[in-house]
Amino acid sequence: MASPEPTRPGFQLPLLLLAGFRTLIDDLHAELAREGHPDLRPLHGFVLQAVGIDGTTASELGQRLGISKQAAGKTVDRLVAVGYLERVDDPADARRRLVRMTPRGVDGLRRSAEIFDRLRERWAATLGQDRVAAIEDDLSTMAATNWFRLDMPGWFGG
Amino acid sequence: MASPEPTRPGFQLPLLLLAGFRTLIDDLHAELAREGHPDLRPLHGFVLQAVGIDGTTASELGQRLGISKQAAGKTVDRLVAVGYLERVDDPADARRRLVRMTPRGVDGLRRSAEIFDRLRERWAATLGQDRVAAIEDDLSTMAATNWFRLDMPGWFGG
DNA sequence: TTAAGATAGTCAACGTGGTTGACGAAATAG
DNA sequence: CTATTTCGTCAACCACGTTGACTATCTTAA
Repeated sequence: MASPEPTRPGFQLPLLLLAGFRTLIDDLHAELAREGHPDLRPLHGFVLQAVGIDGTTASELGQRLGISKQAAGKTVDRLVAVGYLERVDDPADARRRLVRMTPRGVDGLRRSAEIFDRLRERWAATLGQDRVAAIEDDLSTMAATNWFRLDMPGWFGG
Repeated sequence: MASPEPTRPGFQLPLLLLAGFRTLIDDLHAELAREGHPDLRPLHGFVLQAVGIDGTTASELGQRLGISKQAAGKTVDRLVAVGYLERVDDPADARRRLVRMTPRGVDGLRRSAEIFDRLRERWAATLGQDRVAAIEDDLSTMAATNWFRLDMPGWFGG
């Protein structure tokens, strides 16, 4: 049974995974822009997710995202500038500055989650629930390690 | 049949696609480094692919990659510096400077293609040929548009 | 043929995201 | 009380992207 169907060239698979990711993210941000969040960049949603409802610190954020605390701090600066995050002093530890979402940040994150759910439904409507679930299962199997590394620009370029 | 299995939250799908992409690219470059190409960055392989065996110009490269001609020119500069590309004058048009791969560039690209094929085989060995093909088919369906846009850092950040 | 327009490449300035190294201030451990 | 660790920040740097401006060259059309 020597390759009954001619196998696709291997380089297509990463390109397709990237294209899929990009399509979802582009669709997300097109919808977010429509819903009042035109400033949110692809990276920002992930940062908000990593900050979480409870807030965090720049150092911890860096660890969660897989980047340095300095890089995390700069990213927080930008999100503060556009009104999605704020810094507050930690009364219990004068070194720390808590990073937490503003109401606008919470709104953006909530909408992102809703939109992602709708986009997944759209995929399921075209491909079928089972096929989408299969993609998720298979990718979980093959890519379990890289679950939440967000140093995209530096990693890809670098 | 109202959702027989509880549907996964939609935000996981893009994360898994990204993790799959990243896993393949990381594995590729780990192997490339072993085979004598430790300088090649994730972006570079795609640039080499876009340059092709026949070579091209910075402007055309920019169009293929979905970035400006200036950005393409700068990327070419870096690939020239590490020995993967070279520039030659076009005898037929003094404005143009042909960009083409050096033998080292050709070697890197050839090895990349081979490694990607082996990685795909590895996925197929774990998931099954049909599942890998299904992923490719489904992503082709959903993400046909974003086939070869490589302005990753600028797109994701920016 | 010459003037006008389009195209190729480069330079400069800038923004975003990443890195490392150094440092002061504050908490913690001994 | 001192030594160490940790948190945040500053500074310098690199990779990659952008837009705008400019020269040189090719092409087109009056």
